[in-house]
Amino acid sequence: MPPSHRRSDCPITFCLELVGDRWTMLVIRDMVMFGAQRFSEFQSGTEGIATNVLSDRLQRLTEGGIVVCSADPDDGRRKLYRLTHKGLDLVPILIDLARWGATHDPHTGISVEFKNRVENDRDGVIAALRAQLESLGHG
Amino acid sequence: MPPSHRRSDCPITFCLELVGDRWTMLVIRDMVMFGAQRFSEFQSGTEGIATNVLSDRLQRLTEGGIVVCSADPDDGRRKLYRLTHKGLDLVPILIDLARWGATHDPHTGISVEFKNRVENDRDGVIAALRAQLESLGHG
DNA sequence: GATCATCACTTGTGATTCGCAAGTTAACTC
DNA sequence: GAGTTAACTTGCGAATCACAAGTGATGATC
Repeated sequence: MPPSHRRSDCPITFCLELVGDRWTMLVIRDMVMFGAQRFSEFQSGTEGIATNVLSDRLQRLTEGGIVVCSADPDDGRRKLYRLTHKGLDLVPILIDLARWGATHDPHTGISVEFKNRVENDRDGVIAALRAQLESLGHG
Repeated sequence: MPPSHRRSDCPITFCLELVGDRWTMLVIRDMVMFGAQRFSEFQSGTEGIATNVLSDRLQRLTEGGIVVCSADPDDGRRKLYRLTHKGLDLVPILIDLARWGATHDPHTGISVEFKNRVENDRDGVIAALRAQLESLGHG
């Protein structure tokens, strides 16, 4: 995801300048849906992001205030990446992406249960994910 | 937005493979928010998309069933691009992007009125935009 | 009805970014 | 202290991008 200059003052553009590429939202998905916090956990995701791209995205997300990076107290080699409040506010977008995909992809890998939960109780799903993530990381 | 092969069966990935780049959602924004239907209307948007990229995105959206292209009965040179039902289902995502941007961009260009409407009556805003677009185009 | 303008592209070119593989550095394990 | 693991960084060819210029069909003007 290329240059960081502002293209307009549109709020949609503002958002897309941070997360509007083919990888960034998948990194956030791994955090939100699978609890990923470490470099290697993002790397081993099903889509297989390249390490240089992952490194770039994590740095961008950090600079953009969506993620915070901290040292793992248990292992000095590790870093932990966690969502800020700003990052947690992206969860609704993530849920809507999932909802759209589940609706329009004939071969979706999503479970019927989760799809129904998202359809019937969107706000509840979002709140539950937020609560779960906030219990781990701090904003 | 590069290759069209499937990277996984994740519904989020499925969605991002169609709209997950820095331009596609802006094209859809121009349709939803500003009623754009013609090539030149997308081109003259504030961000200034290149014609080759715009051409590519419109083709992709058409192939993906998000947009339909038809000849303008009033002018044989023109083509009209309109959202399908599948495309209209992206409106919630667009609204959430706008909401996030309006919340987290200190210099957002969005009006306070619209921001409040989106905050307080998200579903109403979505329904109104859908209704307005459905009155023009057919799904 | 010949000329000019408009519309929706297409083509060419150089710069940027991507994907893949390999290397680096610091910190844990044994 | 030798080997392993984690988080990167570097190099490189391929793909994509932005920018500028052209193309061909249609419509408007004189």
